Amino acid sequence: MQRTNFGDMACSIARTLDVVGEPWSPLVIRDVYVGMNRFEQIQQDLGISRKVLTERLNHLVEHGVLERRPYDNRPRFEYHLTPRGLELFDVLMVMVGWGDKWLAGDAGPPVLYRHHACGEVSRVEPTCANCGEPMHATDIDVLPGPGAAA
Amino acid sequence: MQRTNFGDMACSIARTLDVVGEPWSPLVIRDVYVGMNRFEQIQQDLGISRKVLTERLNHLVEHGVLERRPYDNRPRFEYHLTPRGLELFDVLMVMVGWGDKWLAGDAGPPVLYRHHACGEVSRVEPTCANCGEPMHATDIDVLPGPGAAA
DNA sequence: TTTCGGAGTTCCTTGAAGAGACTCAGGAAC
DNA sequence: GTTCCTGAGTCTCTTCAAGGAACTCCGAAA
Repeated sequence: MQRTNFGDMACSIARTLDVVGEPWSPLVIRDVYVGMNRFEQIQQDLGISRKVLTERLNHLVEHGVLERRPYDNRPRFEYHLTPRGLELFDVLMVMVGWGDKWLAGDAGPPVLYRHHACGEVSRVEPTCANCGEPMHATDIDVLPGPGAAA
Repeated sequence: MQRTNFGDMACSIARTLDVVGEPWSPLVIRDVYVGMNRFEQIQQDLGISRKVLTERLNHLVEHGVLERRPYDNRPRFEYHLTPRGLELFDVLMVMVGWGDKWLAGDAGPPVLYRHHACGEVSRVEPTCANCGEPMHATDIDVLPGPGAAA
């Protein structure tokens, strides 16, 4: 974990990084998304230190990204994405698009997304919520918002 | 920096994290995007250690996200986003959408995006590149792709 | 010839990540 | 009833990255 507290910055990127910017956190979310809901599963899949996994899971639960559900009379728990966590996975889907395009190499993408609405394997295109046209980094101006720092 | 090498995993999230997953990297990209192109500017804006900033800038240049341009006869350099880096900012734009929604609080979003095409302040909606309908985490199935691990 | 300012580099301290052993609770086996 | 097993953590120790601050280097201006 970085020592600097990103959560206090007047920047939604920094604040989001405060929640999922620590090493392993996005991969934990990925694992939970694809159905690896238990401590042992995630630990073995990622090869992450048990101590760090405990810290990450607690942090993500505290920030409302994951929820902890008992699944047995014994003290056993599963982790599941909350609505907030599922929306965070949208960020990871765009990240996958970038990685697929620039880092996949000759082998091609490791995973594919099939879109329910059209049934086709596809990828995410960022569009404008207002007009529906593509909305990339080169298509916008950045303005100060109401929550801007003094 | 995490000791574990994410770049070797068969996962576009992990590979992307290998490029921009280290602490500060996304904020460096944000600063460069909004026109803070010089070492001193970024260092003062973020309050980042000079040593770490040097490491991050070198890493991002190595991975083709930033390019280094001389701007004087003296050994002075500016950093600019490459096309690859600009596409990476798309990921940050989606991240901003999540942070604005879940972490901005009463003050509202710190920055706003005005879309060139429609002229309105807006936000990113992830859609399917094939059919144009919304494409969120709940709208897809995940399938193994050609580059999946053995 | 000295001064200045941008862009790093070096060094030391602190603290997070990695690895692996240990604990704890409840159920199953004997 | 005692022992074993298993999932889910905790503890401890070592190593290496982040923070902070001083130092260097280089060309230009005074």
